[in-house]
Amino acid sequence: MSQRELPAAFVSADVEGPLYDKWLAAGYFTASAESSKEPFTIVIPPPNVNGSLHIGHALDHTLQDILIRWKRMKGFEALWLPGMDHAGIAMQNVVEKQLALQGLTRHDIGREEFVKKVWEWKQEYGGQILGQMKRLGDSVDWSRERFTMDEGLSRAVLTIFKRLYDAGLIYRAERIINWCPRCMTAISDIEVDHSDDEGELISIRYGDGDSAIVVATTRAETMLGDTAVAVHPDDARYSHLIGKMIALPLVNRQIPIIADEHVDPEFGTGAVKVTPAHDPNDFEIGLRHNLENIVVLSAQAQIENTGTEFDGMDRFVARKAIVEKLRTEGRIVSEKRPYIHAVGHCQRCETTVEPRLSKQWFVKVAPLAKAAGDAVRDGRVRIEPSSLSPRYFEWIDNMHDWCISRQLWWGHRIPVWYGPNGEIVVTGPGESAPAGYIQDSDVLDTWFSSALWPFSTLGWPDETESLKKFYPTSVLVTGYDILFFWVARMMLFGLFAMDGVPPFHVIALHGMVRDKFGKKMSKSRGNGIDPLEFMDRYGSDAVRFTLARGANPGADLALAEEWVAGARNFATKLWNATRFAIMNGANVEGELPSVESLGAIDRWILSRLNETIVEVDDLLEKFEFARASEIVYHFAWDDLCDWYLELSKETFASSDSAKSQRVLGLVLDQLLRLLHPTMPFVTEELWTAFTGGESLVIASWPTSNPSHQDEEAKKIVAQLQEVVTEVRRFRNDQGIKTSQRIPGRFTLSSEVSNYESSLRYVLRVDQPAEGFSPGASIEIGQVKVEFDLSGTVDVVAERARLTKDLATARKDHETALVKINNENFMAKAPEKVVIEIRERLATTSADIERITVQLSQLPQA
RNA sequence: GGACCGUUGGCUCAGCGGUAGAGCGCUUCGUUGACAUCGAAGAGGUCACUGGUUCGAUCCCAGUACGGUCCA
Repeated sequence: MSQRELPAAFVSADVEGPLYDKWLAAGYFTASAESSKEPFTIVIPPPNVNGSLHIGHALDHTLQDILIRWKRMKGFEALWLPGMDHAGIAMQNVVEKQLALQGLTRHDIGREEFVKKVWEWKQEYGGQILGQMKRLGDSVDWSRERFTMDEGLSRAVLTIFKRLYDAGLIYRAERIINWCPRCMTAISDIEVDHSDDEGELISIRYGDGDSAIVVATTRAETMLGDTAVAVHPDDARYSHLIGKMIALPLVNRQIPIIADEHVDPEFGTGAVKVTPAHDPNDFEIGLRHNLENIVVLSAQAQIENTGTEFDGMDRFVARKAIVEKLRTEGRIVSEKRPYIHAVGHCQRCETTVEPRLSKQWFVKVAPLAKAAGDAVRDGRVRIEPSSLSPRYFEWIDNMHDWCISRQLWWGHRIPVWYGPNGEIVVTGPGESAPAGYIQDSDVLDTWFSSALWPFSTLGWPDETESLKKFYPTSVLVTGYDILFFWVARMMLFGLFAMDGVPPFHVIALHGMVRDKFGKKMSKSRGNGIDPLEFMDRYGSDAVRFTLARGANPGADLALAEEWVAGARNFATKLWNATRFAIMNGANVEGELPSVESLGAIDRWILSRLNETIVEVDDLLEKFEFARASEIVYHFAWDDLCDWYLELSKETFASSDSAKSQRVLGLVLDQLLRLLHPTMPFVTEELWTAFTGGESLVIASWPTSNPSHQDEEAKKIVAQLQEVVTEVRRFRNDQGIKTSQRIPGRFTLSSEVSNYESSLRYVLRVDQPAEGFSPGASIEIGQVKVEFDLSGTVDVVAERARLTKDLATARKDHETALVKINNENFMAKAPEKVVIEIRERLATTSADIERITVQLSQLPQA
């Protein structure tokens, strides 16, 4: 093992790429199912095949990589499994847009050709994000990379579909679903984003004379499909009308007035129009009252089949036209515009979603959701932070059946075949339908296949060694925004497919990355942050450290460029500290000298190192990335660089430096290990140069050493720090430059008497020469430092300094005194606290006395 | 309407029952013996409000106000 010289400056761009290549070539990231080590598994939330690395991925990946690298160093067989999602609608939209440039639609080229084009697109442009993950340093096992549409995962899809179907948990039914008229497909409830939009609320009079009834609607065009008017059964205003028929305007259809509990008598007139084919609530009413379902909107959301002049009109055009016509007929009672109400939009294209009666495939979720809820309730799966679990329960316990069919071409085709007489055959892997059967033309929701991700990627349905070794996964790390989309669905399918074994032990949720003011990033605000740009400018380590440092469990984090620059500065600090260590002979050769043989400064840094190791380990175990990062940062910059190195410089320059050189060697070695999961590149570069070791990736994680814990050393160094700070303050107040050497006399307490030369070195205070005549002094507890400023003491500054100290001491003394005089406090407070307050009282009164004397001795200005 | 979270220095956030912390920003000084991508010294918070519990509350409890997120 030998040390290597380091260049004067750290240039991240020069080292990152080569280091990652080195790690890949060495195969460090490859996990083996044959290993005897305990497994630690994370499956990556598969990014969309057409996606590129955004700041949210950077956060998500950084946290996962920290855990994986940490556990790998701790001796686990760490598997981080990468891959991508085929991204159904999103991907199909990309290729459709491409076709549109040539003036084509997918229908022009046909299904087979279209799907071929999507695959071609994937080959050529897909997977951009994979290279970006390498830049970030993701230590994923590339040999296991998977794609939701690859052969193995497709087999998993067929297998689970058939099993669910055979178990009666997949069914086909005519229901109201969310229909996107632009994507021309059904979408599930959670693929609909609701926003409060400006619309109109139109009150329309149905019928005439005594039997007239007024209903209100925001979607006037749907009235063409009304098949009833409903009122609450207890509503006295309408009791005489229940059971009567009334004429539906414009189409002149006779519809019944019915009574249904569902109607809210407080809302509007208390009477509602019922359109079972175009509203989920109305559909339910229709079922209860055997109403006819009249579909009046086409797949493109145009009016159809009404036999009116509105047929063929777009829904929004028709809305206006119908209101206009009703107005001319004198049927409009009132119009409210704008009327703000919740409107659903397609998550992928923002088109207003149309509730539409349609025949689709569904997963019957009740039994699956019960199991998924129970797994968390009984503690087999833990949600971190636990404060987010109510959100999970609320959703999973009230989950509606999941519409899984999509009228798309890109995706897993539904393995259902229809016979000539309406027979239905579901085919599993390798099975085929009887001749003449026709396959369902729809594909499955993209989340259907990603729900299988934790086990399909490990070889399921085969009982592979990998599946046995790495399932269930250890922890799932993801943003709370996809708790429902993905996490809950993995729970549903994982428990079902794996005989009740949940897909992960822990769900560790993080928040969203926001801008420096905590505002949501959005295109319209123009406040988006590109992680790749920041990596270019400040290095991957800096981006990673900034994200980790902000990552409090389940909470959003703000990000600013200046903070990334600060993290880059931290990397530079480590770089320079390591250069200093090498220059000063720090090393990792041989045994550490016995603790008893070491001075207090060395013992102190070992003690602090030990505390840091314990705390970091504990915090990472709790997914407290922010606090763990904070702890190491503080240890590295403040304790090691600002204090240990400064207080030790004198020792390193002396002939008695060997023991401290070894201590610094150990501390730096361990510190770089602690930081490696978060800042893999710079630590690797430094550690290999410093220790001559092969790689930090496979180095062992530091373990705590209780014998290094040293309260005495901590007290001594605390005293040294206080002396240094007070003298610096004095020098500052007196306008004495840091670089200027001044003579001074130290009168030290017994604890710190051995460290006078260190103090002199740090403070640039020379031994008093002949004729030393102290004109100013500072007292810190038992320690006194005197200076001969040859009568040039700035009395005004000195008086200000002492006056301030006196005020502080008096205030502290006062608060302590109040407690001591409080009988209840003395009687009930714990012994430890009482002692502490007594001590404070004593020190503050000594301070007050001392400062008062000093002030009185100051010459009059 | 339901659920949850937040309200701490200029900004973003930790802390959480015994004298308020960090990063960034700000002020002053400094080309020092690894580091100006730096160092030193500072300024700056009645911890949203009102009650309660307690010897003691930023921290626990209740309520209020304001902000945010998710679901309907």
